[in-house]
Amino acid sequence: MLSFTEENYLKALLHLTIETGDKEEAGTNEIAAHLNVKPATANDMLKKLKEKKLIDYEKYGKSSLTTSGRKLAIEVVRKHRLWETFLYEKLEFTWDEVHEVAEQLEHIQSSKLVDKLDKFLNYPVFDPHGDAIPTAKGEMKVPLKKTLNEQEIGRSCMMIGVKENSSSFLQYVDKVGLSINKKIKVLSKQPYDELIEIEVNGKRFSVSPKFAENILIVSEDVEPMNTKRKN
Amino acid sequence: MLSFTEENYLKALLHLTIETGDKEEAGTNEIAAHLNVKPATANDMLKKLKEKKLIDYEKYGKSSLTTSGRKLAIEVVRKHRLWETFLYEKLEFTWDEVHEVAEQLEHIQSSKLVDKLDKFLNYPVFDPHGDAIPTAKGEMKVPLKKTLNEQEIGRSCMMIGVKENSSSFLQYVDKVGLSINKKIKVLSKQPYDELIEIEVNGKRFSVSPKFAENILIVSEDVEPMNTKRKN
DNA sequence: TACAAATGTTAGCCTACTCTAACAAAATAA
DNA sequence: TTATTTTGTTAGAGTAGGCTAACATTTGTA
Repeated sequence: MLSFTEENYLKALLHLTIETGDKEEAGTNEIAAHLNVKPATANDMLKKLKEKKLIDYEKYGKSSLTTSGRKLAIEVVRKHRLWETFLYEKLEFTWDEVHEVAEQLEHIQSSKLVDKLDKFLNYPVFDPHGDAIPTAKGEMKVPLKKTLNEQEIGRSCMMIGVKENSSSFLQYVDKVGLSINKKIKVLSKQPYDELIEIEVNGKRFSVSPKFAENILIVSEDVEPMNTKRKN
Repeated sequence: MLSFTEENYLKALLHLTIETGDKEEAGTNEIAAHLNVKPATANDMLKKLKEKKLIDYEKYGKSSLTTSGRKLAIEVVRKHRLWETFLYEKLEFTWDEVHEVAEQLEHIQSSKLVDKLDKFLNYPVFDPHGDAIPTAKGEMKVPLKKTLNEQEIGRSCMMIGVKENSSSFLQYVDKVGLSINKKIKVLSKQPYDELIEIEVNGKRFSVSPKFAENILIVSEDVEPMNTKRKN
């Protein structure tokens, strides 16, 4: 059983490498900065995690997750993003409020809880920030995130989040029947005023470029994250 | 901001005094036993909590919650019971599984979360064990818990829990339209076979004494817990 | 290539929470 | 009312996680 702190180090390493950094390993200072602790502190923990075979680390070298370390880190990320989705979809938190609370909730230990929550939320694929939620098996899609105005004409996509939080915008989103994980088809763009015609739930709407810029979407062409690593 | 440990000590003191113990104060050994720590450990923490003015404690004396300590303890209990209700009602945990997970969830810090959760659950009054959930203001009803077969004829009550978990029983409960926080009226009892006629959702059913024994109810005559204390 | 800057490590110390062992006070029973 | 048991306290030590200050190694550049 890992402590909250240990889980946070694994998660940091995941974020700094495969997930956002797109590289294999991270340095001690980098990890320390990400967790808001001093390098000396991180150094101690890295030695401890190496001892537990959760990371690969050599003195004066960079650190990377082992297979078992990565598995645990992905589980924490899964919990984090499921909780964010819960807070957003069920408890009406705004997307900028969910992270802080999910930072706490992600450490609750109960595999039954995670699976039940996943089911309750109807197995969501993206969280309110548009980040992919790993499955129970630890698989995680890397979405090609873009905004609705960047989507090509004639293609379908899925709404995964918003970039604005004003109530007027949110009410508009609601009015056209849009919400997270909803499918959108881009039908056409008016050359004259750049209005975008979309189809949601079988209904057609015209939206402005300003509106479309604030809708985060993902195209269907996604690839599994795990294939990016070898070991 | 209190640590998990400090919160647990306050909660223990609440349980051992006003709530279940129905007395004003608890001894060091008693508190230590309740928290599965050694008396020496509890002693240190009691001194620390006294320092923070959360408990009244004198060397070789008993301990009790101050007004502010009690307020914090009740807040923790509120969170615990709301989470239990969530797990039971929304995630389909059984009533004997909820406690362990709620022990972790009760320490999540976010007043917004608690209030939103309360609203999401439609302001429940009792948790799946039939224990009262304190309100946001810290008020807590002390119910007169009994089983359905103990309820007088002609009177109404509210289901607050069950005493059995077999699927056949639970399916039966479901079939008559019963669930937690549902109102039940006891219409009559057959002298011959002791069958109890009840009304739920405007529909009438006859249930056996065996069934009724396993339904926890609360009569309407409840009194606020806080009136039990002076300071 | 040599040296300065950046990066990483070690040693020593701190706080929170836990323990055991020894001791002190209070409560109870003879 | 004294002796014994129960209850509570203190001292000293350990683990986890954090810090600063000093030192070591690598990296990058003049």
